[in-house]
Amino acid sequence: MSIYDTLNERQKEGVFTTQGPVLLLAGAGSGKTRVLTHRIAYLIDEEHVDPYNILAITFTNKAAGEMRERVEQTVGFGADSIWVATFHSTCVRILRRYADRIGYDNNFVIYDTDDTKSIMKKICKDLQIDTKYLKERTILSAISSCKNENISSTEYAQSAIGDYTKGRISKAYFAYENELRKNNAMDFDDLLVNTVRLFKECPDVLENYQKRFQYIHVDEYQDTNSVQFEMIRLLAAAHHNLCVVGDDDQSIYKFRGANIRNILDFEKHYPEATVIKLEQNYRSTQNILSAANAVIAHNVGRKEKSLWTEAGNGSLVHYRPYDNAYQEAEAIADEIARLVRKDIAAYKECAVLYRTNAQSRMLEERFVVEGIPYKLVGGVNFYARKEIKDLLAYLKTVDNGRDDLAVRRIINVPKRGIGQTSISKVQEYADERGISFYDALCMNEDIPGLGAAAKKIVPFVNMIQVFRSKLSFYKTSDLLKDIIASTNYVELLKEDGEEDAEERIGNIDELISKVTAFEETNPDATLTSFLQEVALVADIDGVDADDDYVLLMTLHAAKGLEFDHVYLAGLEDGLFPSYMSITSDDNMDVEEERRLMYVGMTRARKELTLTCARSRMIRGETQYNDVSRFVREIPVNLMDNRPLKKRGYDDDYSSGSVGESAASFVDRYNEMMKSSNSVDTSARESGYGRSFSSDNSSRNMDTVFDLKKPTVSARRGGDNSLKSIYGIGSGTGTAGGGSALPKVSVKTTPLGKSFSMPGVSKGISSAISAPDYAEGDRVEHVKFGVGTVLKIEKETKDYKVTVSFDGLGTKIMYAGFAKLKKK
DNA sequence: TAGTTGGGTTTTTTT
DNA sequence: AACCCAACTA
Repeated sequence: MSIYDTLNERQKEGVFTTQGPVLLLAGAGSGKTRVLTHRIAYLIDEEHVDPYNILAITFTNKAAGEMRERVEQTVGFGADSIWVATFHSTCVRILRRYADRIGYDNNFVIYDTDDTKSIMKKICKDLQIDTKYLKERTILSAISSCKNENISSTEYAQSAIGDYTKGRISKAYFAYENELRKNNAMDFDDLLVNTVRLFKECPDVLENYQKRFQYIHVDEYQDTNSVQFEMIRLLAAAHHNLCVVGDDDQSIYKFRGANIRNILDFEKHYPEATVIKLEQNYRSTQNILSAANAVIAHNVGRKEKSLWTEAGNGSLVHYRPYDNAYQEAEAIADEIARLVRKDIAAYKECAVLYRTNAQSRMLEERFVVEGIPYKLVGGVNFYARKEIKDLLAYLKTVDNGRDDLAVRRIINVPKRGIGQTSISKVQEYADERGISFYDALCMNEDIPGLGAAAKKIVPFVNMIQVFRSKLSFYKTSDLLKDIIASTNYVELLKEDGEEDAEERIGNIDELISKVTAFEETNPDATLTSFLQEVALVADIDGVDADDDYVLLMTLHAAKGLEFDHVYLAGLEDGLFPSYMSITSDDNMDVEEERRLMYVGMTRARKELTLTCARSRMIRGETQYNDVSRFVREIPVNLMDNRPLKKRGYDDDYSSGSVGESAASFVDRYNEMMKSSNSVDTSARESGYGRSFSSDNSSRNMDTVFDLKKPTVSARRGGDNSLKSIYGIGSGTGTAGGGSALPKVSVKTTPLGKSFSMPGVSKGISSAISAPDYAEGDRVEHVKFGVGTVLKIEKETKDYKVTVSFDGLGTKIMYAGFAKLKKK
């Protein structure tokens, strides 16, 4: 009996096909990690491949660690000489050795998103780019796209001729590259680009690695970008022993440059490739799989596959609509508390997944209130927090004064009375002489116009020098503690009396622990190696499977994980799929969101619960959204509760259903208020609650008007007292008076209606108005272009407009929805 | 120079 | 709502 007997036939094929290119199309939960680890074990144990000749690239450090651990369990020894790492850390390792061959110093620094943003901010200032018109982020993402497609600043400049905006971006691109060069720095994209460049410019280096990496494995291949593709192509060119594993249905990183064509066209790139499909799922129940299959089937151009399982049908997918985000959070928290109380599940078997990080707040609040242990994955990356970045900047400055960004960050932290004016003078001086900011600081006496500020710089420079002199006998943890003590960092934090001081101090303690832990696992740890390690950690990397808490994270962060009980929260059109994807001209954008939905659903082993909220506060405004189209794509027989009716405004809403359209809600609400003599809250509460209550939703939807349950965010905010929420006693009048009647304001979006509640948000206006165009007018549509209005018909909820679009034919649409512009 | 305040902005996801 | 920035004040 060998370890390979437990594999199914397809999996075995993946393990035993060791020669040549292999594409392993591995559906969610089909045991791809098992195949990879067994394959590596097979190579070592049966084919006697030297572990040193094996490369395995994963997506996160966590995945790399797990892979290593599992390989170690499977093969007796030698596992530690296998190269298991992420793309980025692989590149760092290579560049640390050879960066000098392409004009960098081998101890280059890595700039994170924050760093690049402040660089860009400075560049925009220098180039007098109006950041109102062209945002730093826009420029940076343009540059990032270029790098991901291997377009140099010079090449970009060519394509920018005659285009003003592109011209500005091009200028910024040059300046940005210059600045990074000057600081001996690389951004995340550079790590990949420069590795490819190194391989192309230095054939001896490439050959070296080609010889070393005889067997290459790439996990999550669907999320590789063009540069990564190129890097792998180069490495595998000599022997073609390339095994890529992925699932085109789980490609969710387009925004980061991932190119789904890499996996879809693998057989074109490698015509001799063996393609193996893993479709048997070992994770979820059949109902969950069928639901997920049904959703993903709405995408076009995918590699046809359908997951199946030998496990039973299991429970139906639970669909739970709520009236607002507060109730949604409360219900999820309650349910998890119940599961644990009844011993049905442990906390760590539950996870709540959502589209945007902002959604975590309300969930967190409820979890705190109910005393449920939870762990938030993501949000602000630990290493991106201010206090951590400050301390790391000190470490970097001590390590290597060439990182101007780090030095500038801490020159006045804590306050030393060195202001913007002095900093600019020092910078000017440094720029003139082509020296680093830190070196300029050291020459403070020679800098013209500094005056009294020079005296303030001296203690800072001295402190850094003292730290450096201690390096010979200090461990990094000693240095860190010394920095904290010498700068009085913690005391000053406390004195500031900021609300989150305690949390920040906790983070500092955690940083000390992390340094100490690093020193324990790496006996030859240095300050430099610690800083390198830290630059590439992802949030998910910190999750430890042994601790018992509920995990809260974005759908993106959940990829590769699985839980018995999964809650997908915020399933509303406009939130998920996102507004941006819905309004995009490119259908592929919604498809990417659908893949994200598929990823989320297939995280669940036993129970999958889909929740949505009818109203939700987004960026300070209460929005009302329809149920996500993805929920509607699930066959109703697979759910224990169905979203009512179809989306749109011609619904039969008389049932007062949860699935009622937003427009009908507005009408009915205003109708109700008209017939009501007073705006007394109980009347509102009952009116709303009753008309909306639905027999099949587990909770009533009355919170907007429920005095006992104000929304959490409302409680936190500035003037969101209960009084102002309900408009009581604030001068607007509490009784009678038609003019004081609250009305619901409607904002028409391409999505449908989003409207705000008086008191909850601002805005008072009337419901839907007639379109500003008439029959025969020429109008323009965002997507369909220009056309002629053939007919306008008034309907109960909206105006139905028939338009003949030039070259596209006739379309019937609703005025509120279509947002037609008169030409 | 430092702290405060008011105004404007916010693409959703991240190595 | 939360964040960032410019302008203003001490």
